[in-house]
Amino acid sequence: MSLAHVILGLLQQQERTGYDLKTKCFNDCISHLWQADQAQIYRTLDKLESQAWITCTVEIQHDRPNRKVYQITEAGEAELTHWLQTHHPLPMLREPLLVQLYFAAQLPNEAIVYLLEQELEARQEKLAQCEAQCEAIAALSLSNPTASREQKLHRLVLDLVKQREQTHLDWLEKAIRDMHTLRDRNNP
Amino acid sequence: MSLAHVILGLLQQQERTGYDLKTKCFNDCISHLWQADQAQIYRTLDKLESQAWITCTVEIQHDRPNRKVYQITEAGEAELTHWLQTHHPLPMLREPLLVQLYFAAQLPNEAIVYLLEQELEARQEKLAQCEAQCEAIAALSLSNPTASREQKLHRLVLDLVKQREQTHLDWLEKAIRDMHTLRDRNNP
DNA sequence: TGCTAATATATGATTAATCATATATAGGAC
DNA sequence: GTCCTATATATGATTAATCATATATTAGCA
Repeated sequence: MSLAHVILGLLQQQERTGYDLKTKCFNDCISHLWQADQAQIYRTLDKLESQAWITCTVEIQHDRPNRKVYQITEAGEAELTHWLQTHHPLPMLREPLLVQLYFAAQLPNEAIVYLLEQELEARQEKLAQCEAQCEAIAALSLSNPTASREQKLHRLVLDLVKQREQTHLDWLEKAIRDMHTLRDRNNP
Repeated sequence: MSLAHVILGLLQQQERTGYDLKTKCFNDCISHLWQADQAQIYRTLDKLESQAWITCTVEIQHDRPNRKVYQITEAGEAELTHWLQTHHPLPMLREPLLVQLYFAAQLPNEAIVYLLEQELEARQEKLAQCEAQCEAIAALSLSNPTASREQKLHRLVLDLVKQREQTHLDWLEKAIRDMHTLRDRNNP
């Protein structure tokens, strides 16, 4: 149940509402590490509250719908600290593209190249997003030297995200080049 | 529903039983691309059969429990060919370690290094498995030059899997080194 | 006036994946 | 004789994630 712990981490930074989490966090800072659906966020908040790891204060607003502001509890902080120090099994990657390629021998080269190019485009877009994120963090680092420990860790994390994308892109480009030298299905 | 398509791909290679899929494929060749639980395999086979993408022949065995041997149908082959040519959205990676690091500022360096080292160990083991797999495919390539198109694609896929692991390992080693130069939480 | 966008939460339905367990047969080890 | 392993399939339960929709308010625009 890692989403619960992501939310605990975010609530330890500061109190937030479900809406904040969705719009300010999961669409933003943490989005490269963990994506979460709005429905899942609200349901996870309910579960965290029922476990007493967070509490809720309703903030009445007159110009807008009321907000349910969540705060982490001591029990929640203890749980988070424990989780942060626990090793978790490596997650399984399931990439449709790799499966497609694995079974692609029956397709003509042209179709394979097309597939690789579409993937390349999607990955390039993702890397661009990721780099924008990185620069935002780098800018923060410079303007606020006191919080450097946290920011260094954030940069470390984003470094991997970026490198991972770059590895993928390099591989895709090489794969596309390789396809030109691969004898086609119909040309023995 | 990609598992269904992985199974279609495997059944196009040759007819198989659910048990074959689990023990010969998902524990072996395809395991670095897609993992599947035994229960999910059998249920997916039922679903594929009800969609008429595969058919089933019961093979009576006297020394062992009977086997249900599945074959791909023409409709199944058409579906597979279509799926193989369709671009799918990039899968979301959710790596607990990255989340942990993102929120790790409150932990002492020692705890962070321990976390990284445990991850390193797990990744090293995975890379070793992966390299064994690669060598097996390379050996096949040499002994059977006629099937080279398929084998070249398989190598291409395994190349990425290996490079991805290597990127991860390099990053982990660098991260551990970096931790020694990071001012600790309790040492301002 | 009606439409859209932003703010804010909630719930039903479904899919995908995992875990646990049940059943049945045969062969080999001790 | 009993236990374990390999072969083989099936099902119940649960979790995690996604999709679709519902509801309610205010502000701004055409």
